[in-house]
Amino acid sequence: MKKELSKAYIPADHEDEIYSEWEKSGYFNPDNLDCVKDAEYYSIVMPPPNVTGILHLGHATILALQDILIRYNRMLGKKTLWLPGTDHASIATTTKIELLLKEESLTRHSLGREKFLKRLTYFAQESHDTISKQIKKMGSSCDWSREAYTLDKTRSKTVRAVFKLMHDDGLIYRGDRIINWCPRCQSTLADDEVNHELQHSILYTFKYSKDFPFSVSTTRPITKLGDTGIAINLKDERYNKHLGKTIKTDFVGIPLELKVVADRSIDMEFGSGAVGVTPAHSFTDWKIMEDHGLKTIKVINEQGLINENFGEFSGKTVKEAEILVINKIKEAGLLIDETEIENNIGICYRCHTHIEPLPSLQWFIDVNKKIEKFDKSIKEISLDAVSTGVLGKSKINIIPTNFEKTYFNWMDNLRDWCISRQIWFGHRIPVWYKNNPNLEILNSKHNQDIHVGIEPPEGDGWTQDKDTLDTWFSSGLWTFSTMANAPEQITIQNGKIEIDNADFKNYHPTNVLETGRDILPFWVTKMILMTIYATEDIPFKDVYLNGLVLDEKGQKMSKSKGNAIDPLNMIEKYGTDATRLSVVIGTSPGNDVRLGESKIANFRNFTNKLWNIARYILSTYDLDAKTKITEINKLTLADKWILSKLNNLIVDTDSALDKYQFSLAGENLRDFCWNDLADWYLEVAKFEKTKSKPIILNHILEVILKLWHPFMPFITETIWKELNKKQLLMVQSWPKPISVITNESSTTAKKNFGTIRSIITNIRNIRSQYKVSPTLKIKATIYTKGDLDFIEKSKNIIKSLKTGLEEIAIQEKGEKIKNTVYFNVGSVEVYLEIPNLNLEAEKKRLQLEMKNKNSVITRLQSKLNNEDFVNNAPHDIIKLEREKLGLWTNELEQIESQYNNL
RNA sequence: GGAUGUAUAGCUCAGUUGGUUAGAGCGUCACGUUGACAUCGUGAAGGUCAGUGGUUCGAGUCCACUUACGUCCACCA
Repeated sequence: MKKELSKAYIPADHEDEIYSEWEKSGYFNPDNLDCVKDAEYYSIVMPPPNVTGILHLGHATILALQDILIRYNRMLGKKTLWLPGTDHASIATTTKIELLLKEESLTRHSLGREKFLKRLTYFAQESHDTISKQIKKMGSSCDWSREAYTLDKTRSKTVRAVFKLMHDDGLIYRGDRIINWCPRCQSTLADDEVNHELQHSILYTFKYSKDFPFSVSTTRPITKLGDTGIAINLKDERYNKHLGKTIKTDFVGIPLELKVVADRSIDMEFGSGAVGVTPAHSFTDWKIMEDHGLKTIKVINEQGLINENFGEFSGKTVKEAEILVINKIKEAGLLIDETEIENNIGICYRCHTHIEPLPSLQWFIDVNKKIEKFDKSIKEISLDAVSTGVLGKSKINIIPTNFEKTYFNWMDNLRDWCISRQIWFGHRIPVWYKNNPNLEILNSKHNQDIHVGIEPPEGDGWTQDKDTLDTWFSSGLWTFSTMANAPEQITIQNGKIEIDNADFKNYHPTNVLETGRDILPFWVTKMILMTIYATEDIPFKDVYLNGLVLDEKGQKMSKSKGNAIDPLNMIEKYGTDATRLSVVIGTSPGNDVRLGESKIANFRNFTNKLWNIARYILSTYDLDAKTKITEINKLTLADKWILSKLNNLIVDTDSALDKYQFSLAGENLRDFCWNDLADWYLEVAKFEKTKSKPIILNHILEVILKLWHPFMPFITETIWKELNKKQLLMVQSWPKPISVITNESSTTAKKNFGTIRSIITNIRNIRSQYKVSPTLKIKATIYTKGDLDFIEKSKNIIKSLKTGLEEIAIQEKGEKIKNTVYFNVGSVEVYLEIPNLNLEAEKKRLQLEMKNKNSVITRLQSKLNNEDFVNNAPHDIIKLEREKLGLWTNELEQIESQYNNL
């Protein structure tokens, strides 16, 4: 039955309906898939978007690429799981809710921990529904029945278990370390939560006391009260005689003991060339302190006030004390120089307060400590995992491979990881204290009983640590924590995390992690580190990193700049399929993409083209789905040509997708559909009406729908329904090349039809070049030495396809025809008789051709005359070049004789 | 300062392990189009592959240096 489809494809009419059909079918859940018994498992765990997030083009890219992999592997017949989830993102979410509270003139402190968390949880739940709806809008075929949340009960248990495991192994320690402290937020900040801002400051150069042998320079004189050393460059002859000495002095009334040390980081040219080392309030100085065994004196406290024991400075704010110190320096006549300089200063990314580097009692993960069971540190294990493979597992591949360098660089420089945050929302640190008189500020190590455990300790008087864990701690466990579906399944056994269920055995390690290249350092490294440690297995076999989506000018998209493209808006306007294609085609791994709305509109045109291909086929042919293509006994040249092209297309798509070459796969598919199928085969079929066309076209249509499905799930499923199929396209088996034509006949078919195509193209070309009126009929004479047969058979096609030929004469090689336009395709020579031909124009055209061919021939000849080439190049290459030369020379001769004949 | 990436047509980018005359999409221009196509078709113009040097019979592809732009990290006493 022939069938009429609507004139254009309107995505909004189909997408929601199709998605709910998929959901109802249950096939997103691999347990419901009808796979063979020993089918392979394939799994991806979705990088969890922030629970309060809104879908942006970065998500859209990540989701589209993963969905392609998932749908492809599902159609290949694998047990395919895509596990979705969301991240609680403690800091981002806290910031959001604080903004909301601000509108009501509330703060988290005025609200109190309990009420604050209650509001936040409610808010997170509401937002969660928004982001998951948006994930569905993208057509993501993930298994919602297994959805996870980084802060739900099961994930929390995993977090506590891993914390305990690491603590027992001595990897987690509590210590005084220098950290970024925001005095306003009253919290530590991770390094990546600190922004740097350029500002003008005054660089003071002065001596600690009159007779002091060095002068030092600083922009923050107040911190000098905590100096415990002087650092110089080893090569600095002015100072190196003092090396190793400890100098006692009195600085504005405060006694200091300063040890002179040499450090590579000191620039002799900057300031006086000597640096007062303040370990407590500078990261570089902290490192110098560690390297040279200096003391630490803390000047500024967590409230931003000067500590006790600093005489008149104590209790003052940093600003007040700063002024006081400067005045004192000036009064005492110690100041040598004041200059204005520009320097970078750390700013809290949330509230813009200057951060204070402070030593503070925090929880850390020791990345260099040797773990007994591995006899290596987690840092070493993580390096091995990507370089050589670890614990007998194959190595993790990062795609593109050059990002492995970034990974190694990052890992090499990994410092102990501060995992505690003074934020309320998140996984509370599973540590309980007893007999602590000062629980508000947990800064005292004295008189504490400590319990570290998955569950709280029994008995009274225990109080849990007030801090929460860095969000990345729980995201680092994501690939395996998501495999559990109840807290009871998670246990510690033989020093590692065990999850007692089938999913963990079947789907972990996952096959690939697909995510944005920007979070390689933060997230990917931590997943590798944590997972190998906790489960003694890798989290994933491959990592595919996609680039960032930039605007048309190459700038980052952001709401504040107003250059952000909202994918939901695009989906509404152009459809999900077009939006997906626009972030997949024209992108390559790790490289950023520039994307404008016009690109999406362009892919909308293609979806419409595909729709019209289907519409045309369905309305013109009474498709035959019952007869197998292998049962056809007579195929025309064009049939063989398109079928062999289709075979290649399947093979190429497979190989591209297996290598994560999404863009290449998409481009090949588009080329086939648009150029080969629509522009050629369907056009030929208009004139070449054979009985087998309904079978062949049905076959081609089914195959391209299957091949396109991972890329454009909605439109392909919609068309599939129009084919009156009972089963969903999403669970059809992936197409394989057909053996209906042998390799030999397919190559000749492709070559011969290619010749026909070339002849037609040339004729059209010449008509347009000489501005031959479309109504004017012209005559062609075709000479060919060898096989006349295929041209004879394709005569009607040549005539019909917009060539405007009246007559075609085909004969074996004869004499030149005067006053004609000549061209050749391989050994086939074609003469066109065009009435009122402009001979001068034709002469010019032939001259140009001769010039082109001549230059190529000259180059080939000089190459073949080169002795080095002849002696050293591989034989087949030389042979190829000789053949080429012969061919070109031959063609040149023919053009020359035609030129003379004019 | 450390690391890393990019440079190919007017624009956005492909270009697999070195090997036919370096490709695609968009844009531009010309011609055509009343029946599958919010158009579509046919074609044209447009490239010292950033520069210099090297390896090789052969380099867009490998190596070194130079230039320009970018990203990440660290940091500016």
